[in-house]
Amino acid sequence: MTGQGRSSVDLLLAKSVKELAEDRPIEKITIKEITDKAGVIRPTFYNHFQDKYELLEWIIMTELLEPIKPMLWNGMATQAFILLFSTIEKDKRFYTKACRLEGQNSFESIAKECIKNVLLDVLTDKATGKRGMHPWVSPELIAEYHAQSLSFLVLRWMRTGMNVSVQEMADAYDYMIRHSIEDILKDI
Amino acid sequence: MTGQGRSSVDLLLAKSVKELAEDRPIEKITIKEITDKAGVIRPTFYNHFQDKYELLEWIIMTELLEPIKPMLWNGMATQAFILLFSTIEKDKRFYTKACRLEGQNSFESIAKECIKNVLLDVLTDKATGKRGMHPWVSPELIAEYHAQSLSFLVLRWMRTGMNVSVQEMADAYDYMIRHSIEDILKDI
DNA sequence: AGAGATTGAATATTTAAAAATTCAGTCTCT
DNA sequence: AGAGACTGAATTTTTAAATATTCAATCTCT
Repeated sequence: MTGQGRSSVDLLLAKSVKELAEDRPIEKITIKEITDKAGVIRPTFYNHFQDKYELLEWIIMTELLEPIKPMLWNGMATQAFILLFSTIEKDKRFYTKACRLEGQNSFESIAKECIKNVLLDVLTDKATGKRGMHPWVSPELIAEYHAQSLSFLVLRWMRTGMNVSVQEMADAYDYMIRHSIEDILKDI
Repeated sequence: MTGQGRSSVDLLLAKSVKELAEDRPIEKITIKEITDKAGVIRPTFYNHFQDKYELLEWIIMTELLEPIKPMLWNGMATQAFILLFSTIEKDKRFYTKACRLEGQNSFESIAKECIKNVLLDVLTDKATGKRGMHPWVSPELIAEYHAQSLSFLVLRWMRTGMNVSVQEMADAYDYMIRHSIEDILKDI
């Protein structure tokens, strides 16, 4: 057998769950199936992740968010989101199914949490010492609000089959987060 | 028949559920309790509403949203939201409890749906024939997005005990819906 | 619109089956 | 030899199915 690097198991497990998720709902996928497909036994799974949802979190963090973090930091947010949407589009078959996961550990809540943490990281890192506009507009609120906004648009995109181009998504996102409902009603 | 006082029963039922909700979770309140408190019998409830959740919807629509609809229409969105937040604050005891309702018919999803419908009404009413922007930025998307944003901030306010003033809420809302994460990261 | 009686749909409870998880021990690589 | 990663049997925890119970919804009549 192989005997390669250490994170190769992470990748194998991620690959397995992504392939399995294309066929049936993530709720119904067991750890056993994931490890069987990955060619390891069940307990090995637990050396790497607590449960299915932590694996999902790992995928979102590693494949989608960590690559865009430096871009956000460097003020290239628009390019960051274009890269994010592109990466999702490359895995369209997986994400259009995965987004259906509902309940306590819904795909939406996992994604929202991951986005929030990344934004909070970047914000607090940049804002050491500085204040916030209104007393109630804390970094936490900003991170949660924009995690909410972004995940809303991305999840809507996924749920409707991702039939809109990456550029259109980026334009729509840019438009939505910059216009109040007051602006829009006046523009009409 | 009479054709008269339907709405007085509506108000009685609304008053009952609001009082009951101050003591215990809405999930646990039975129709029987609501009607007992209102001084009518159970079947009467079903002459007015399909279930508890439609009653809640009625409260949100009648007490919170219908009053601000004309203000939105007339381009006074900021004043509309101040009125909305004020009305909620007057019923603080109810809303800080009601917002806990989770699950299929969560308070959040009912509120979101109501807000979406109101915004969609105003938008489509004003925009007959017009529109361009991006192909994907439809009135539905705008209504859903802003229902999402508004309900996020309001629900957060309710869940944290509504310890922030109406004016601060209005300022925070105005700030959030007008600034992209890119703007915020650059401003820091 | 309101009261009583009947029907039907959720809800809770129990039990059985199938996973998930733990843990002591094994293997591999340095 | 020692650290890190993997195995497989035994235990615990979840999940699922079937039954019993409660409550919601409808119908008829006033």
